Amino acid sequence: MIESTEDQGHNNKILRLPTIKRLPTYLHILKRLKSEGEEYVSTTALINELDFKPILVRKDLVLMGIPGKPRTGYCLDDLIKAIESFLGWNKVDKAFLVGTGALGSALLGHKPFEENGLKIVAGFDVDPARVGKTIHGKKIYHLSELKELARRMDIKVGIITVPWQSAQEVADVLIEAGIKGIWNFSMLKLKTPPDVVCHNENLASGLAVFSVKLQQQQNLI
Amino acid sequence: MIESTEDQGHNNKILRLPTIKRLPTYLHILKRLKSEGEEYVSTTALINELDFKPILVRKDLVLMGIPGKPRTGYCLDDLIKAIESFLGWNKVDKAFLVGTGALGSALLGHKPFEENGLKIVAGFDVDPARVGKTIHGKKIYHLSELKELARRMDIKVGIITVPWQSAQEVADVLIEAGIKGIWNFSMLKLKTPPDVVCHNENLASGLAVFSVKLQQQQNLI
DNA sequence: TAGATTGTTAATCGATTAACAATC
DNA sequence: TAGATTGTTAATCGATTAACAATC
Repeated sequence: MIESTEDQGHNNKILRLPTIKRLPTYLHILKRLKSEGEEYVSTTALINELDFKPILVRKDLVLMGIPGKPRTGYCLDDLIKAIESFLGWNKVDKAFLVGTGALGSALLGHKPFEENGLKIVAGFDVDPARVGKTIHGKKIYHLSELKELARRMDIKVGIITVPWQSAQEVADVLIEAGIKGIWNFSMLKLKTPPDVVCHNENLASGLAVFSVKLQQQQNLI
Repeated sequence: MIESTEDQGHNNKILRLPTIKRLPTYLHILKRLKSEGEEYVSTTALINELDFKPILVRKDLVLMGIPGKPRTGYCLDDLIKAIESFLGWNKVDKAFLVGTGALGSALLGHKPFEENGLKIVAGFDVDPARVGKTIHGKKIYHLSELKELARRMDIKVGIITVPWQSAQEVADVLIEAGIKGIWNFSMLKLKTPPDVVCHNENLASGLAVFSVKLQQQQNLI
């Protein structure tokens, strides 16, 4: 037991990106099965709704740290709880969103975020035509009010949905306001201090893959 | 030269997902540099705006099939054209979008798609409150009109932004209408015939990675 | 010429897949 | 018991990184 694996259940959360990205898909199916009255689920049942290889699913589930029973599979409730806890989706993070254009507005009203531990409590913009309005039930404030509101509401997470030209500027405001995690939907790589986590989302990547697939198909005709 | 590489320029488009996902990021920076008056770009200049390793960028660019000059780098115009052509972003695909909720509305107004060869020409829904309206300048029709319109406008691409419960139903309508490529934003894995390309986008995956990063950071405090 | 950069070939790393023993 | 399923250990595969020769 030298340099042991220090695995205290599922709480060590070794970052394995491919697995983490697949977890929401599993979770979605598990919840569906539960709502259909199932109590146990096997990997073979899971992959019916999926196109992953069974062994891949099993490897992923092992990381959740809950034991499966041969012949029956995993207890649905336990597995759901384990995944939610692994992802931190059992606790709620309150977040501010900056940039209420098409994409920002969508995220303000995107139910799955709220159901999965990310509660966007307010939007921010600099456009006077938007400030003061309400989008999907969320009030829009002027960016200049962000710092004060973040402190008062103890907000630690920010979402950036502004064009790349103003993304760094917005990030600086968020950092200055004490935000510790930024989900960045702009195309700009942000400069952030080491104590601020920054995750870049890239919708264009998805379009790129889709475009190439479309082309390949068209070339076959 | 047995079993030769059959590389006719960049037109073979070997599907290398990680590279394809990085291309839009390169493209974005290249266009910026061009607008700033640059004519040539080296990988070292590119990675200033990025956090990839230089060798990774070089490997990716080699796949674009255009030669770089030692000491100067790549001709910006050539590189931009090569990437756009690789991705098929130099030609326009017209698309229909089904499901005009928060996410669907956002995509209807998402400029970057239109700038990158995916022109959403109309939206569809079954909600009478939405049919007939205009979102971001795009007319919303009833789903029952899709088939007829698709044939008339020769639409071959569909985007699904409905809840998972109705996703398969919508996919069936699209397939029936002769659509050959589906970009699926729902959580359901769609059943499609082999001649229809389907690409699944999963916003929840991004949230999952972000959530885990947030947690890891909070655990450090 | 010296030095920066490209592009190729080899080495490493990490993720997926396969094989199989353990278990109910 | 027989058979399905878990979970571990080893093998394969593919992507990233390193090393280095070629080039301007």
